[in-house]
Amino acid sequence: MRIAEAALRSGLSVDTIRYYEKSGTVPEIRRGPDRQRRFSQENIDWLTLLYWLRETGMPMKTMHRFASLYQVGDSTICERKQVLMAHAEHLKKRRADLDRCEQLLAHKLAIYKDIEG
Amino acid sequence: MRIAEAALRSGLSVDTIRYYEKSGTVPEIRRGPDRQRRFSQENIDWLTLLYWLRETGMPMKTMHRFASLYQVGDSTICERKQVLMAHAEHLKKRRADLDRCEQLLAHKLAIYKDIEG
DNA sequence: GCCTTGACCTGGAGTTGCTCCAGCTTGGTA
DNA sequence: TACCAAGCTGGAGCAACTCCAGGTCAAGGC
Repeated sequence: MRIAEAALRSGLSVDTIRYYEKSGTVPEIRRGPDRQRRFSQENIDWLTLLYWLRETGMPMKTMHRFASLYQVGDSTICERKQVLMAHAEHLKKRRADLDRCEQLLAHKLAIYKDIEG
Repeated sequence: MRIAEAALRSGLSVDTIRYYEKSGTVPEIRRGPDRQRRFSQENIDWLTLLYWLRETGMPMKTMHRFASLYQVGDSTICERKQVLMAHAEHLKKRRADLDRCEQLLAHKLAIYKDIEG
């Protein structure tokens, strides 16, 4: 699979995929005889995970660390688990933020209603 | 009130407050005879709103537009309402993203459990 | 056989939204 | 009067993309 399809499937843009590869956040993307990238299903799964981690606020540094651990092998599973669990905690915080903002918006909108009469 | 306290109350950093003022995203912050900023309660409310809008992903451009509308006066309330309602919609999308990511994390963590035995 | 087209490549500049820093002013305390 | 904390400005630095110029390569049309 080529980069255009990889982008469609993972949710990332073509440029972002190249950027992630360059910065070492994606393990081993093979190249064809034409020097162009060929994505395996494993690559797509990885990129998709990165997409969601990034979308929900994980910093590049952490993603990079996670990728390094992945490349070492099974001996790092415990550490990787900790990274993901920490991110799950982070999601809770984000959800609370959304709740808080939603309340604030409802409050503001109610005020506007009063002014308009 | 001075900038340090304004930062504490709004959630923004001192630098970010200055940055927002410079880029025209905060209406009229008064200055004392020492040329230092003095924040009114209205300022704090505004900065707090900005904090939550930004925290939940509203781009600077939109916040800036919202600020411009605010400075025109009550005649723009309808438009401002639309900005906030659009953002409320955006919050729903974010919540769906969090759900999706949470599922993915749960799935990955389950796989790790299997590997570890 | 040559030309065009389209997908991909690289290196590097540009953008957004902060964040940090040097060097200066000012008001309050010892 | 000397010093210190808190604030000021302009500008550099940074994260995470995003866009662009200029080039390669394979396939299809004439």
